[in-house]
Amino acid sequence: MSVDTRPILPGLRERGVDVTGYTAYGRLVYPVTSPGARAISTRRCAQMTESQRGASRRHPSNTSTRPTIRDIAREAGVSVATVSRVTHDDPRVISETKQRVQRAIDRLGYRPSALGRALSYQRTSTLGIVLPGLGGPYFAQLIEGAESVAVQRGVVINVLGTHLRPDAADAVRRLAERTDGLIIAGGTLPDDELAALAATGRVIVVAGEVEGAPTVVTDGRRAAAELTSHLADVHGYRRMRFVGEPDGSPDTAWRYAGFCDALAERGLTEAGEPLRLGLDVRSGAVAARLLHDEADLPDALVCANDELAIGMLATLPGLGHRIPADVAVTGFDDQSLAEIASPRLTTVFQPTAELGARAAAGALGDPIDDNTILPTRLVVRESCGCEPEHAPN
Amino acid sequence: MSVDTRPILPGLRERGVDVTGYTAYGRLVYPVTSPGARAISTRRCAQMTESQRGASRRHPSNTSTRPTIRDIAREAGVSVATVSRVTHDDPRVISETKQRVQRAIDRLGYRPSALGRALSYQRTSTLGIVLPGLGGPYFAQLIEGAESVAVQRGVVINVLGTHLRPDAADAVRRLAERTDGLIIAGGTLPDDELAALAATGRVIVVAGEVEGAPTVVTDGRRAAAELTSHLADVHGYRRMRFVGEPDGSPDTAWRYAGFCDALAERGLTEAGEPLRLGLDVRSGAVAARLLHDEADLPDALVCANDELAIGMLATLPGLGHRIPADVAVTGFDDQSLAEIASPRLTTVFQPTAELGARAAAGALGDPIDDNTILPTRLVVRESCGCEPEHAPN
DNA sequence: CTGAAAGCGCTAACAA
DNA sequence: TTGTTAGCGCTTTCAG
Repeated sequence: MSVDTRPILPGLRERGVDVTGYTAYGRLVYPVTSPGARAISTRRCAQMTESQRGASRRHPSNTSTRPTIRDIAREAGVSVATVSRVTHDDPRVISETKQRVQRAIDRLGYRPSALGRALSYQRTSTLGIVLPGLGGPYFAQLIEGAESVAVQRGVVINVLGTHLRPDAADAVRRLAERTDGLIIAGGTLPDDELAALAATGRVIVVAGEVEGAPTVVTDGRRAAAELTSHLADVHGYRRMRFVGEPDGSPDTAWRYAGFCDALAERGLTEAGEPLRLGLDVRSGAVAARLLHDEADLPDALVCANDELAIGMLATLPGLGHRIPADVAVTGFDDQSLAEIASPRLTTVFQPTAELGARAAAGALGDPIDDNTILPTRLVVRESCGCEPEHAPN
Repeated sequence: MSVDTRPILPGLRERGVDVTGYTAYGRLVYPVTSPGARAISTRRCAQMTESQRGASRRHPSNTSTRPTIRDIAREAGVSVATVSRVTHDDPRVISETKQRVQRAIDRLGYRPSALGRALSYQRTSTLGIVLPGLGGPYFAQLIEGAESVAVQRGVVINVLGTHLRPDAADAVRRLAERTDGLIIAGGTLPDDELAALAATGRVIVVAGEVEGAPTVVTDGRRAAAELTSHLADVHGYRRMRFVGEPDGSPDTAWRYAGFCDALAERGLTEAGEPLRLGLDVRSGAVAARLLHDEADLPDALVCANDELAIGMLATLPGLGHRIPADVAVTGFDDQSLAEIASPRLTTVFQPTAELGARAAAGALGDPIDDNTILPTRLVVRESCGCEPEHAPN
């Protein structure tokens, strides 16, 4: 029961890598190959005396192999074909034998191997989802939407976060092999890799674009322009700045483009370069500190998503800047948090789960348009400077 | 290019379910079976005239079947065994034939089927991770840690979020079937299901406990007690409240227990019931509003994790409560965000990625103790009321 | 109504 | 050095 302090993760901290930190969208946080990595377990092994080996403290590896269809057949005194029929509720098998087989199944605790089935069916009943990272509500919702259609089809979902993997493209290819369809989020793979993959099979791209595969998106550009227009026309803000990395993902690129559109339309210029950071709460907080240090806050900050905006809400006030009195802040996506934080967040609603659901249906073989565009909606609340509609706070 | 507004997600919104909202830890957000679910695609199909069917706008389903080892063998004029040897870099095959085979492989774009291999090897080279939800940095880090050892072993990771699935236990069983090992987070499965699964094979439980499987944890109870003691002894807070659902996960339960320990030790009582909410930023914001409405803030809020604390930071100031002047707030986990938000968060460091790495190694067959306890560390910053050590802000 | 057998893609003895 | 063949667990004709 003593506390174990020996790290198995190869000295990330020592190398200046922030092990604690999580980057939702962009950076790689661990080394590809590390010679020291296996060391601990082998060393630990070597240290053990023969008597300790396999002793009580070590957990026994369960070697009991699962029963196969043949075991059941033998046990029930029937052929494997009959067992297979029983597991498929085939009406042809007479109820007497069915009973017998079922009992054998229960007794031995048999469950058909997914692997065997997949090989035979030539279908894995698995849907792959490729995302940049796994943090944050946006991707969680996307997955949720996909799950909702997957469960109905008896399909399981495999999620792959590419930014957790140095060998992203290869990992995706391997995933593709194990799945019947693939949903790939924009910004996960280089364009050429994406295109190659798209050509290869049943893939749907969400929040991105590619030649050769259907896409499911929202018109972030238009929406961002609308949002920015509100800031300019209703509130008269002139000095606005974008928070997010336009080169990081198509979604962010579109939103930035819309932001620029609205400015240009009014002869305005950006109050500064985009704050090129990730898409997580942390990046919002970092941006807030950066801005604070610059000591020249713009009128309004247009964040690439709600999480960035939340990061600002959790940082700017503590630094002495009131929102929206000193600086307006807007988000994007309308996560449920947006209407709960204070001030409530002005943002753009986007049917994220629906994106996932559509993509899933398409990836699973439903007919789907080459380019599905889902609607967005400007959601004006208080963080832009508008009055609370009613209600206390 | 017209915007498509027909929902495929079965009228969640209409039924009062918040489609936008994401619950990281606890609630189920979509229906199990919904009769209307398939409707849209079939309807859409039916609406189409014969001429539209398969027309330009619809994406062609790629039917080109991948080449198998036999195709390569034929193409190269060798046996499948030789092809297999080439794909395994078997030194026995003479370089001349190797070349020939390799050319065939390249020409046909052959990649060995993971399925076929798995069946033959009796090993899937896949590690399963079962988590409650996929949002938030904590789980992302856990996965990251696991990935770091997985990549080194050429193993892919399969993540399953149980709270996205109504049929959690079954989904886990299915996952177990497709993987060589399983990491299961505490709070994902009912105890009995967990125990049953633990008995079945190679599973490691992280941040939880179970009879029959090794666990990897931190001593959250001790850490929480230490944190709470700091609040009481250094700052003299008397009225403290816990934010989090102790029944939601073992981790939270431990932390709550430690909180209570420290109070009891000093003859203090809780300033109120725990605020039983989820573990995400949103829940923190909700808690903040709840507290604000109660109009009687405690001295200090001990949050079950950093995300809850961040939710408070993003809400309380806007509601007129200064942190820590009016109320102290502490987190747990020491996500990187904690030292960036303002005020900087007092919290407890926990080697989350390391937890994942250890668990992964164990699940993949490395010898592992029945109970691995990783160290934590109290991280005192400003949100508890301590002075900033140095540095501006 | 049930069984035998071929086959899904691959690996690994065992032979040659 | 290469080929033949028997599985791995399951499904599915085709006979009976």
